[in-house]
Amino acid sequence: MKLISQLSKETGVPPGTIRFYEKSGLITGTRKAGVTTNDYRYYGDDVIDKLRFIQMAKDVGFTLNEIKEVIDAWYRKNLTKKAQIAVLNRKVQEIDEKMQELKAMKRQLAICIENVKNR
Amino acid sequence: MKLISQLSKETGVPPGTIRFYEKSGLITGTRKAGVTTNDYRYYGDDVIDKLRFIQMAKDVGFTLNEIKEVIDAWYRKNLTKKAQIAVLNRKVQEIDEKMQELKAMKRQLAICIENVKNR
DNA sequence: GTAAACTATGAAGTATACTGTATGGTTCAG
DNA sequence: CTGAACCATACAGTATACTTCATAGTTTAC
Repeated sequence: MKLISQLSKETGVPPGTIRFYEKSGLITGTRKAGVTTNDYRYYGDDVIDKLRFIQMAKDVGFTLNEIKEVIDAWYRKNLTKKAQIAVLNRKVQEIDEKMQELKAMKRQLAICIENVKNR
Repeated sequence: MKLISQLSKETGVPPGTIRFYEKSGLITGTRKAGVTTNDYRYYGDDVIDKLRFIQMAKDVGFTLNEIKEVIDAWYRKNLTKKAQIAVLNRKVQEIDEKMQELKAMKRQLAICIENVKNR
């Protein structure tokens, strides 16, 4: 279990952003049981996984709300098994759509590069 | 050559957004030669291509600035041949990176779906 | 035991990408 | 020739995703 600065170092996500994600309900830190002198949060390895997932998802154009849906389904936030699978399958489909768009863009750029070369 | 509402219908991009893109330098409409009574812009098929490209690029997480770089290289905005190809190749590389991220996300979700099923 | 480093909260500020509103001129159908 | 539909600009407002303060308490190294 790590404190926020350690988590930040290991993931490259700034502390302010980590706090913002926590306030947004994407990740959760726990207070150490019995400690009453401070409000320090401790983060486990699951949070590292989540942050890495968030980074990737953001980079391919998912919003934090969309990412939250996945994380909630992943960590079964009061959803039926059926509903969880439905959410996750829908995201896989969206990923496939984005993959198609990337392929289309790549084709266009390849043509464009050829055009520039043969000028 | 189409007016803005026609272009909007054919692409699904709202007129306000088209104007915003034009002001941002992503697309260009032309005034009809000789017409002095109005400021109506006319758009050719290249603008339709650009708008479709913008839509795809936005959906996979490119910013308008990043998209503008591609469009400027595409339509040779005072860049040398070498510089154009450099920009376009870099974008292809970024596309490949995003593809890798999509694959990684898909793998994770597949594992996640299996976990939910076997509960 | 104190200064530096770390933690927290709350609120304000910033960048991006629109979206809406106000205003006013233009075109076109009947 | 007039009213509805369309075009333009300028500027204000909104949503998302942070980022930066200001403030204050806590921990740790010396």
